Amino acid sequence: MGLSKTEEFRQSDINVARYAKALAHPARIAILRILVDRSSCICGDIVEELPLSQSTVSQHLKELKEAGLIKGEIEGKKVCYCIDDQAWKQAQQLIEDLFARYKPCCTSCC
Amino acid sequence: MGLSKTEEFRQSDINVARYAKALAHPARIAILRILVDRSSCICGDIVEELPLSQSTVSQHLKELKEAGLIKGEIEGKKVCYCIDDQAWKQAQQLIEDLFARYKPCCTSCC
DNA sequence: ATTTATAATCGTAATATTACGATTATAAAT
DNA sequence: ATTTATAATCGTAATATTACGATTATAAAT
Repeated sequence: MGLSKTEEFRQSDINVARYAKALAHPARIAILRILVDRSSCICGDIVEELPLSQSTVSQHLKELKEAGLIKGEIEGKKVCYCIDDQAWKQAQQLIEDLFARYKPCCTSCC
Repeated sequence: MGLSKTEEFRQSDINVARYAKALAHPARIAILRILVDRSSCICGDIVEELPLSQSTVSQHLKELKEAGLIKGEIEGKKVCYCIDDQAWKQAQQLIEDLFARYKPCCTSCC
């Protein structure tokens, strides 16, 4: 990837891109939907709902955790995951702001 | 990447992920912001606003075009880009629906 | 103390992404 | 007809992502 060049962009663009990247895989969207619907969920149940191996799911969970969108709590030998309220709202705000900024103008493209 | 496994997920999850992937780089967010603000823009002007080479910008434009979010119109030897109304709204809807489905519950995580 | 269940991590393979310089195709200008 | 400007494409290098089996660490159950 040559060099990442990430530092040369606006901080807010970097943040939007970072959250979007966390959403950039169907498995992660599926995981988030599960957590949104159930409000919390044991890791094992997530694994069972996805057509992926335990290790792969674990990897996706890790990425979501690193993006901040979810958090996990150890409960005995199980781990319970849920949405992280703060980051969720921040991501929502940032992404919705981008989309909302667009006003389709009367004259068509170009 | 082993096998892509994409076909085993919900179509709507695949679509959300596809749009999110298009947004998953600061350069592409910057490009979209430029187009949103100006309603249309010559390719060359976009290149000048980004800290990337012409070929790299062209590549990012191609990805946005492939995701459907933008379209380009040839105008003489220049190319004018703009937001694609339809896809923009679809992406907005899909992503906002995901975020909106979350209702922070009284009891904290897990 | 040993076994079992759970989920993270490691190692690895296949593929995708990012970035750029060089080249190419096209249209406009000379 | 030749030159110039514009933007796409090609080729390539460096790195990231996705996926999985195997292993590991931990806690609970026996």
